[in-house]
Amino acid sequence: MKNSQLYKGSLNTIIMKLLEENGRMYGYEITQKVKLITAGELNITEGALYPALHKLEADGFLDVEVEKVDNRLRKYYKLTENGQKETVNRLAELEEFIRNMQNLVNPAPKPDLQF
Amino acid sequence: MKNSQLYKGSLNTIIMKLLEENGRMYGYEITQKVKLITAGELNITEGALYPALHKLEADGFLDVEVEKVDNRLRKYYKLTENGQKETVNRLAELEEFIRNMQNLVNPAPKPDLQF
DNA sequence: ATGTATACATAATTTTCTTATGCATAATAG
DNA sequence: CTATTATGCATAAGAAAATTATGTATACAT
Repeated sequence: MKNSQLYKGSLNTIIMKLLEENGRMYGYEITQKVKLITAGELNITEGALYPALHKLEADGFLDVEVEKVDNRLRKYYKLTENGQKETVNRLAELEEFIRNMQNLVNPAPKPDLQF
Repeated sequence: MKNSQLYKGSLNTIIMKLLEENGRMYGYEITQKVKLITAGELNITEGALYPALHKLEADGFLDVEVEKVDNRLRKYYKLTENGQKETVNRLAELEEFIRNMQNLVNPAPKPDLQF
Protein backbone atom coordinates (compact mmCIF):
# COMPACT_ATOMS: atom_id res chain seq x y z
CA MET A 1 0.00 0.00 0.00
CA LYS A 2 2.66 2.49 -0.93
CA ASN A 3 3.54 4.50 2.15
CA SER A 4 0.25 5.96 3.22
CA GLN A 5 -1.31 4.32 6.24
CA LEU A 6 -4.67 5.87 5.46
CA TYR A 7 -5.86 2.72 3.68
CA LYS A 8 -5.65 0.72 6.90
CA GLY A 9 -9.11 -0.53 7.71
CA SER A 10 -10.55 -0.01 4.25
CA LEU A 11 -9.48 -3.30 2.67
CA ASN A 12 -12.59 -5.29 3.58
CA THR A 13 -14.86 -2.61 2.21
CA ILE A 14 -12.86 -2.44 -1.01
CA ILE A 15 -13.06 -6.20 -1.50
CA MET A 16 -16.78 -6.33 -0.87
CA LYS A 17 -17.51 -3.40 -3.15
CA LEU A 18 -15.55 -4.95 -6.01
CA LEU A 19 -17.35 -8.26 -5.57
CA GLU A 20 -20.70 -6.52 -5.49
CA GLU A 21 -19.84 -4.84 -8.75
CA ASN A 22 -18.20 -7.72 -10.58
CA GLY A 23 -20.14 -10.71 -9.36
CA ARG A 24 -17.12 -12.89 -8.70
CA MET A 25 -13.38 -12.36 -8.63
CA TYR A 26 -10.24 -14.17 -7.54
CA GLY A 27 -7.56 -12.75 -5.28
CA TYR A 28 -4.96 -11.79 -7.80
CA GLU A 29 -7.64 -10.21 -9.96
CA ILE A 30 -8.66 -8.01 -7.06
CA THR A 31 -5.12 -6.71 -6.58
CA GLN A 32 -4.85 -5.86 -10.27
CA LYS A 33 -8.25 -4.20 -10.40
CA VAL A 34 -7.42 -2.01 -7.43
CA LYS A 35 -4.07 -1.09 -8.89
CA LEU A 36 -5.84 -0.08 -12.09
CA ILE A 37 -8.59 1.95 -10.45
CA THR A 38 -6.15 3.82 -8.24
CA ALA A 39 -3.63 4.40 -11.04
CA GLY A 40 -1.00 2.35 -9.25
CA GLU A 41 -1.45 4.21 -5.98
CA LEU A 42 -2.82 1.33 -3.96
CA ASN A 43 -1.04 -2.00 -4.10
CA ILE A 44 -2.76 -4.58 -1.96
CA THR A 45 -0.20 -7.00 -0.57
CA GLU A 46 -0.89 -10.72 -0.49
CA GLY A 47 -0.14 -10.79 3.21
CA ALA A 48 -3.11 -8.49 3.72
CA LEU A 49 -5.41 -9.79 0.99
CA TYR A 50 -5.54 -13.53 1.57
CA PRO A 51 -6.11 -13.42 5.32
CA ALA A 52 -8.81 -10.81 4.69
CA LEU A 53 -10.56 -13.05 2.15
CA HIS A 54 -10.38 -16.02 4.48
CA LYS A 55 -11.85 -14.02 7.30
CA LEU A 56 -14.69 -12.67 5.19
CA GLU A 57 -15.43 -16.24 4.12
CA ALA A 58 -15.30 -17.46 7.73
CA ASP A 59 -17.69 -14.66 8.69
CA GLY A 60 -20.15 -15.95 6.10
CA PHE A 61 -19.91 -12.95 3.79
CA LEU A 62 -18.17 -14.75 0.93
CA ASP A 63 -18.50 -18.04 -0.89
CA VAL A 64 -15.60 -19.61 -2.72
CA GLU A 65 -15.33 -21.71 -5.89
CA VAL A 66 -12.01 -23.25 -6.88
CA GLU A 67 -11.20 -23.52 -10.55
CA LYS A 68 -8.17 -24.47 -12.57
CA VAL A 69 -7.43 -22.13 -15.44
CA ASP A 70 -4.35 -22.61 -17.68
CA ASN A 71 -3.16 -25.22 -15.21
CA ARG A 72 -3.13 -22.60 -12.46
CA LEU A 73 -5.37 -22.51 -9.42
CA ARG A 74 -7.92 -19.77 -8.96
CA LYS A 75 -10.23 -19.22 -6.04
CA TYR A 76 -13.25 -17.27 -7.12
CA TYR A 77 -15.05 -15.39 -4.38
CA LYS A 78 -18.55 -14.00 -4.46
CA LEU A 79 -20.81 -12.34 -1.92
CA THR A 80 -23.29 -14.47 -0.01
CA GLU A 81 -26.75 -13.09 0.59
CA ASN A 82 -25.57 -11.99 4.00
CA GLY A 83 -22.48 -10.49 2.42
CA GLN A 84 -24.62 -8.39 0.12
CA LYS A 85 -26.54 -6.94 3.03
CA GLU A 86 -23.31 -6.24 4.88
CA THR A 87 -21.83 -4.57 1.81
CA VAL A 88 -24.67 -2.06 1.76
CA ASN A 89 -23.88 -1.12 5.34
CA ARG A 90 -20.15 -0.89 4.76
CA LEU A 91 -20.58 1.31 1.73
CA ALA A 92 -22.84 3.63 3.70
CA GLU A 93 -20.16 3.81 6.40
CA LEU A 94 -17.53 4.52 3.78
CA GLU A 95 -19.50 7.39 2.31
CA GLU A 96 -20.06 8.78 5.79
CA PHE A 97 -16.35 8.42 6.46
CA ILE A 98 -15.40 10.23 3.26
CA ARG A 99 -17.85 13.02 4.05
CA ASN A 100 -16.38 13.44 7.50
CA MET A 101 -12.81 13.48 6.26
CA GLN A 102 -13.70 16.06 3.66
CA ASN A 103 -15.28 18.24 6.33
CA LEU A 104 -12.06 17.99 8.29
CA VAL A 105 -9.81 18.83 5.37
CA ASN A 106 -12.04 21.43 3.90
CA PRO A 107 -14.01 22.90 6.77
CA ALA A 108 -17.06 25.01 6.17
CA PRO A 109 -15.96 28.65 6.09
CA LYS A 110 -16.68 30.57 9.26
CA PRO A 111 -19.66 32.87 8.85
CA ASP A 112 -18.50 36.27 7.70
CA LEU A 113 -19.17 38.57 10.61
CA GLN A 114 -18.13 41.64 8.70
CA PHE A 115 -21.16 43.74 7.84
CA MET B 1 -14.47 5.90 16.99
CA LYS B 2 -17.95 4.46 16.90
CA ASN B 3 -17.78 1.06 15.22
CA SER B 4 -16.18 1.84 11.89
CA GLN B 5 -12.55 0.87 11.51
CA LEU B 6 -12.19 3.06 8.45
CA TYR B 7 -10.67 5.83 10.56
CA LYS B 8 -7.68 3.69 11.40
CA GLY B 9 -4.56 5.45 10.23
CA SER B 10 -6.19 8.82 9.79
CA LEU B 11 -5.74 10.15 13.33
CA ASN B 12 -2.31 11.71 12.79
CA THR B 13 -3.49 13.51 9.69
CA ILE B 14 -6.56 14.80 11.50
CA ILE B 15 -4.48 16.13 14.38
CA MET B 16 -1.99 17.85 12.11
CA LYS B 17 -4.70 19.40 9.95
CA LEU B 18 -6.50 20.83 12.97
CA LEU B 19 -3.27 22.26 14.34
CA GLU B 20 -2.43 23.79 10.98
CA GLU B 21 -5.81 25.44 10.95
CA ASN B 22 -6.04 26.54 14.56
CA GLY B 23 -2.48 27.39 15.44
CA ARG B 24 -2.43 25.58 18.74
CA MET B 25 -4.76 23.23 20.55
CA TYR B 26 -4.77 20.96 23.59
CA GLY B 27 -5.77 17.32 23.57
CA TYR B 28 -9.25 17.55 24.98
CA GLU B 29 -9.97 20.46 22.66
CA ILE B 30 -9.06 18.29 19.68
CA THR B 31 -11.50 15.56 20.68
CA GLN B 32 -14.31 18.10 21.02
CA LYS B 33 -13.50 19.80 17.74
CA VAL B 34 -13.54 16.50 15.88
CA LYS B 35 -16.79 15.48 17.50
CA LEU B 36 -18.28 18.79 16.39
CA ILE B 37 -17.03 18.65 12.82
CA THR B 38 -18.21 15.07 12.32
CA ALA B 39 -21.56 15.67 14.02
CA GLY B 40 -20.75 13.20 16.76
CA GLU B 41 -19.70 10.46 14.32
CA LEU B 42 -16.05 10.35 15.28
CA ASN B 43 -15.12 10.20 18.92
CA ILE B 44 -11.38 10.13 19.41
CA THR B 45 -10.54 8.12 22.50
CA GLU B 46 -7.88 9.30 24.93
CA GLY B 47 -6.11 5.97 24.58
CA ALA B 48 -5.55 6.77 20.93
CA LEU B 49 -5.09 10.52 21.16
CA TYR B 50 -2.44 10.97 23.82
CA PRO B 51 -0.01 8.35 22.53
CA ALA B 52 -0.44 9.85 19.05
CA LEU B 53 0.37 13.34 20.31
CA HIS B 54 3.40 12.05 22.18
CA LYS B 55 4.66 10.28 19.09
CA LEU B 56 4.19 13.30 16.85
CA GLU B 57 6.11 15.32 19.40
CA ALA B 58 8.88 12.70 19.59
CA ASP B 59 9.06 12.75 15.78
CA GLY B 60 9.68 16.48 15.91
CA PHE B 61 6.42 17.48 14.28
CA LEU B 62 4.88 19.09 17.35
CA ASP B 63 5.97 21.45 20.10
CA VAL B 64 4.25 21.55 23.46
CA GLU B 65 3.52 24.33 25.95
CA VAL B 66 2.04 23.52 29.33
CA GLU B 67 -0.39 25.98 30.86
CA LYS B 68 -2.67 26.03 33.86
CA VAL B 69 -6.17 27.31 33.16
CA ASP B 70 -8.83 27.39 35.88
CA ASN B 71 -6.50 25.37 38.06
CA ARG B 72 -6.49 22.58 35.44
CA LEU B 73 -3.54 21.48 33.32
CA ARG B 74 -3.52 21.98 29.59
CA LYS B 75 -0.88 20.90 27.12
CA TYR B 76 -1.02 23.07 24.07
CA TYR B 77 0.44 21.56 20.94
CA LYS B 78 1.48 23.36 17.79
CA LEU B 79 3.22 22.32 14.58
CA THR B 80 6.97 22.74 14.31
CA GLU B 81 8.42 23.99 11.05
CA ASN B 82 9.08 20.41 10.12
CA GLY B 83 5.56 19.50 11.17
CA GLN B 84 4.14 22.11 8.84
CA LYS B 85 6.01 20.63 5.89
CA GLU B 86 4.89 17.15 6.84
CA THR B 87 1.30 18.33 7.15
CA VAL B 88 1.33 19.50 3.55
CA ASN B 89 2.42 16.03 2.46
CA ARG B 90 -0.11 14.25 4.62
CA LEU B 91 -2.97 16.38 3.39
CA ALA B 92 -1.97 15.68 -0.20
CA GLU B 93 -1.97 11.98 0.63
CA LEU B 94 -5.37 12.31 2.24
CA GLU B 95 -6.86 14.00 -0.80
CA GLU B 96 -5.35 11.31 -3.02
CA PHE B 97 -6.78 8.69 -0.70
CA ILE B 98 -10.25 10.22 -0.81
CA ARG B 99 -10.10 10.43 -4.59
CA ASN B 100 -9.08 6.80 -4.85
CA MET B 101 -11.78 5.63 -2.49
CA GLN B 102 -14.39 7.57 -4.39
CA ASN B 103 -13.23 5.97 -7.62
CA LEU B 104 -13.66 2.60 -5.99
CA VAL B 105 -17.11 3.29 -4.61
CA ASN B 106 -18.35 5.19 -7.60
CA PRO B 107 -16.46 3.84 -10.59
CA ALA B 108 -16.50 5.63 -13.92
CA PRO B 109 -19.39 4.19 -15.91
CA LYS B 110 -18.38 1.76 -18.62
CA PRO B 111 -18.59 3.33 -22.06
CA ASP B 112 -22.04 2.78 -23.50
CA LEU B 113 -21.53 0.38 -26.38
CA GLN B 114 -25.12 0.56 -27.46
CA PHE B 115 -25.38 2.45 -30.77
C1' DA C 1 19.12 -20.15 -17.21
C1' DT C 2 17.05 -16.04 -15.17
C1' DG C 3 13.65 -12.95 -14.32
C1' DT C 4 8.83 -11.50 -14.49
C1' DA C 5 3.96 -12.48 -14.23
C1' DT C 6 0.40 -15.28 -12.43
C1' DA C 7 -1.71 -17.54 -8.25
C1' DC C 8 -2.10 -19.14 -3.76
C1' DA C 9 -0.53 -19.27 1.41
C1' DT C 10 1.33 -18.36 6.15
C1' DA C 11 4.45 -16.81 10.05
C1' DA C 12 6.72 -13.08 12.61
C1' DT C 13 6.55 -8.56 13.60
C1' DT C 14 4.82 -3.80 13.73
C1' DT C 15 1.40 -0.25 13.84
C1' DT C 16 -2.69 1.49 15.48
C1' DC C 17 -6.46 1.33 17.92
C1' DT C 18 -9.89 -0.21 21.89
C1' DT C 19 -10.78 -1.06 26.46
C1' DA C 20 -9.83 -0.44 31.02
C1' DT C 21 -7.74 1.86 34.36
C1' DG C 22 -5.79 5.77 37.25
C1' DC C 23 -5.37 10.63 39.05
C1' DA C 24 -7.23 15.34 39.69
C1' DT C 25 -10.33 19.66 39.59
C1' DA C 26 -14.82 22.05 38.45
C1' DA C 27 -19.58 22.28 37.72
C1' DT C 28 -24.15 20.50 37.91
C1' DA C 29 -27.96 17.61 39.47
C1' DG C 30 -30.40 15.10 42.86
C1' DC D 1 -24.35 17.61 50.44
C1' DT D 2 -23.17 14.02 47.67
C1' DA D 3 -23.11 11.82 43.19
C1' DT D 4 -22.56 12.35 38.43
C1' DT D 5 -20.85 14.67 34.47
C1' DA D 6 -17.43 17.48 32.28
C1' DT D 7 -12.75 18.79 31.89
C1' DG D 8 -7.87 17.32 31.44
C1' DC D 9 -3.98 14.37 31.49
C1' DA D 10 -1.76 9.49 31.26
C1' DT D 11 -0.60 4.50 30.58
C1' DA D 12 -1.04 -0.67 30.25
C1' DA D 13 -3.07 -4.89 28.23
C1' DG D 14 -4.97 -6.75 24.46
C1' DA D 15 -7.05 -6.98 19.72
C1' DA D 16 -7.11 -5.95 14.90
C1' DA D 17 -5.07 -5.07 10.67
C1' DA D 18 -1.44 -4.37 8.24
C1' DT D 19 3.84 -5.06 6.54
C1' DT D 20 7.60 -7.85 5.56
C1' DA D 21 9.52 -12.04 4.54
C1' DT D 22 9.03 -16.39 3.10
C1' DG D 23 7.35 -20.62 0.57
C1' DT D 24 5.21 -23.32 -3.34
C1' DA D 25 4.04 -23.74 -8.27
C1' DT D 26 3.14 -22.81 -13.39
C1' DA D 27 3.79 -19.90 -17.70
C1' DC D 28 6.25 -16.88 -20.53
C1' DA D 29 9.93 -14.04 -22.18
C1' DT D 30 15.04 -12.93 -22.57
